[in-house]
Amino acid sequence: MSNPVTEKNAGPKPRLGREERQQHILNAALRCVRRSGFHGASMSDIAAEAKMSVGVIYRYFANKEAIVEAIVASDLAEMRAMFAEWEVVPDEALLDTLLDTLERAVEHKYTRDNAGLALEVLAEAARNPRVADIVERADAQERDLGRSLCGRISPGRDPVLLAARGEIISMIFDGMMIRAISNPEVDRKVLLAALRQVMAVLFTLPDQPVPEFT
Amino acid sequence: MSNPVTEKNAGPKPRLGREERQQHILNAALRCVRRSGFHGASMSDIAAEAKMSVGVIYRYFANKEAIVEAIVASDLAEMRAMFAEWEVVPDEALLDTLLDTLERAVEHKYTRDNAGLALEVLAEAARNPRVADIVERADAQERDLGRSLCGRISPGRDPVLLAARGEIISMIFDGMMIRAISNPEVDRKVLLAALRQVMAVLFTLPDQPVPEFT
Amino acid sequence: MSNPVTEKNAGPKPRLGREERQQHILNAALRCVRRSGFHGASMSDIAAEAKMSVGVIYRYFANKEAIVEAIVASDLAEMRAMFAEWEVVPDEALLDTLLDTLERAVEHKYTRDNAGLALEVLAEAARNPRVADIVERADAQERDLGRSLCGRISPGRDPVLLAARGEIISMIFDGMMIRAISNPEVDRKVLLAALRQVMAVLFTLPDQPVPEFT
Amino acid sequence: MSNPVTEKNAGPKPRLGREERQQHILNAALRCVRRSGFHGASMSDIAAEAKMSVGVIYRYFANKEAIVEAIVASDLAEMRAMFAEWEVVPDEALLDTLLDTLERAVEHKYTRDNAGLALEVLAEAARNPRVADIVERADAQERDLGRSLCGRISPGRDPVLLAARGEIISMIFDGMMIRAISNPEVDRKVLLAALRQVMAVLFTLPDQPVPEFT
DNA sequence: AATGAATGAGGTTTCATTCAT
DNA sequence: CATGAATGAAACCTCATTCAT
Repeated sequence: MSNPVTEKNAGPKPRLGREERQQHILNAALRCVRRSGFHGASMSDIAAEAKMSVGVIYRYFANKEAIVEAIVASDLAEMRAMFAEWEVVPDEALLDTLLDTLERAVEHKYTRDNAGLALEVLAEAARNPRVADIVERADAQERDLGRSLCGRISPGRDPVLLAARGEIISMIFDGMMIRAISNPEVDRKVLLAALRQVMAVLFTLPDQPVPEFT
Repeated sequence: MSNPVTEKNAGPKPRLGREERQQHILNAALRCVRRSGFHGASMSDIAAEAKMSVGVIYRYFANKEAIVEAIVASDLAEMRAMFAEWEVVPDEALLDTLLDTLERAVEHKYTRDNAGLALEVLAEAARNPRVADIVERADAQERDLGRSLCGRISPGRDPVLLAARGEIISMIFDGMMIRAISNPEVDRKVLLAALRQVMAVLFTLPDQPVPEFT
Repeated sequence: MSNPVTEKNAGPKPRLGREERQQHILNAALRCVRRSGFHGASMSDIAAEAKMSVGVIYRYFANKEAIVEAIVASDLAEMRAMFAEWEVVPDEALLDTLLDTLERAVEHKYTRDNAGLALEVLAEAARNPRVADIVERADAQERDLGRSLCGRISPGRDPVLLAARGEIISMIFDGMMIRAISNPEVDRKVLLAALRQVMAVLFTLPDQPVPEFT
Repeated sequence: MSNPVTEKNAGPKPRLGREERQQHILNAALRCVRRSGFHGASMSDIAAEAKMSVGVIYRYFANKEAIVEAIVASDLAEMRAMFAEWEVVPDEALLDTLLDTLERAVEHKYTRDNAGLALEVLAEAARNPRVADIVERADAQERDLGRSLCGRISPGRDPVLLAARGEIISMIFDGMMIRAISNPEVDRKVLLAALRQVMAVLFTLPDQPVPEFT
């Protein structure tokens, strides 16, 4: 019943390890912040959501800033998780899988609370160097994953141009969150179809820019 | 020189007109918001930045919300100004002009201060219905302008698909601001070239999605 | 056209004398205070109501406290004015006149704004000695008028008992204002009839308390 | 002695119960309000008077309005308590008891602090609808009690006229508080005697208004 | 003399953080 | 170790009063 490894003696109840506890708090905080934003989510809210006392949260996080940073990191990790799924898809199914994933992406990014949280994180990153650092590192990781993915889809192409193409694809995915705020009533069905077409083109466009547009 | 007829009493000294004063406060507020975000910028901060007392700000803005809304509106107006320039470009030069404009767009959106403010505005819009309203209205106007522009570039196409295509183009432009935060060190030269190519394709892609991706 | 007595030279426009000006401000203040109470009526409100600038008010009243005191005095003066009217009524018509006046009194005291103002004055008097002094002096004057009135209605009665009877009549009139707040929906027609009967009795009750109630 | 079953965690120390704490704050607020009125009593004043920090008050009352309402309610409850005592008095002793109660009433209402607070409450009720509601409800209850009392003293009389008579009696009692402020030096001995006589008459006056005054 | 823009203290309220139990 | 009551700084906003024009 108890965990004999972490438990030295018959001490009462570190029922959950430190990590689990942190994660539990983080999840509660994440729900609060998604609901009300960083400033709207008070420590009391988070404590209530986690069904804990305020005080105990301070045993796991130095202060609210630390929670914010953890949320930022975890929100970004969520994105990376998607990439990870693709690692196991066989090469020939990759393009199709990726296009199918578009639907999930649209659904996720067009959810107001998700977009709101991400934008809040990014706005914070624009002025808080520590948050900026977290965001930039996470994005660098995502780009690495993206590069290896692109290498599998169409090998042997100019990595510089591929990186640029990747940036543009990222713009589209990131831009969705802004569109979700600016134009929430858009017809997602039609949008999805158009996105499928455009994405397919972006992945198959020849390396060399067509001469007349350079 | 004074007009004793229309001048009822000893007209005092609005040394600066009401508009100038409002603008002065708005500029101060803008600097504060860029520095600390909407929530981080306190009325005292703004007053100090404007070298005024707190109270006087309330003679020019009903409350902080009004300042926020004014900042939001002014930031969005800046965007729309760009579209307006295009209205006077002759039809045949339009596509080229548009592609050339990409350079200015990239320069503008990849400026951290601009991107940061815009993201702050959008994050606020995600939680604050009144700000959301302003943002949505502004975007609706931009879409109208975009539609008329597209109609001039390639007339007679399915308006529904055109709208979807426009959304994707908006994603790219909006997404730039997020990329500016997530990956500020990107090589803008290469990026610009790639964007030119992709944009050209987006504007010339046939209406009907390529069959195999539908 | 101009008043050569108060006007030393051809100075421009003390259109109204100091007293008139004070009165004008006081009337405006009275309206504001009746509407919103002492704390609810700001100096700006009063200035706007008087169609004057804030600054000029301070030439006629040292501060808001002074206006409050003037209002208190003027509100009490209004009461005394009613008594003054009765001075000219012939003796034999006095009782009837008095009873008829009941209707006006009920109407006035059951007007919420009037009652509210008076109660605010009295509450203020309960803790502000200067206001208390004004109120007590005014009441002393009213009692004097009342005494002389009673002497005319039923002469030759014990002045001590008469004073007590007068106090009770005052309680009824003053109490109306409290009833106006506590039970504003009362049927005033029926109430008036009952008041008439009771007042008549109060004025005609024999001096000596009926033995069994002493 | 502690119950480890119902006691989930290390139950901390509410050294004073929630009720006691609320009462403590209420008492402090009461002293402040008596001293400076509802508007004059600031939350800081109350906190200082209660020897607490400002913040803690908000754990016991939602806002200042709630404190005001609690004071109002408690002041009115005190009044109603008097009526309740009479419920147990046997019918035949009722009139005498009531007349004897006059002495206590005079003593209570002529105490400046009591009168001041009641007037403050009423003045507030004149402007603040929620306070007005509390006051009106309390008065409605008092009238109910009064009605049943009157029914016991003199049964079978016209309830409409009885209500009107009751209003007048209320005016006298309520009016005392105003007299306490306007004429605090009155001879209470003589006043009490006169009140006894008048009250007795009011309770025994025939239903039909005397013809000549109708 | 009159104006009304400016001041800034002070009001109510919130909330991150601490600490006695 | 957990608790959550207490703290108090700081946020937004109002308004009596002053004073340059």
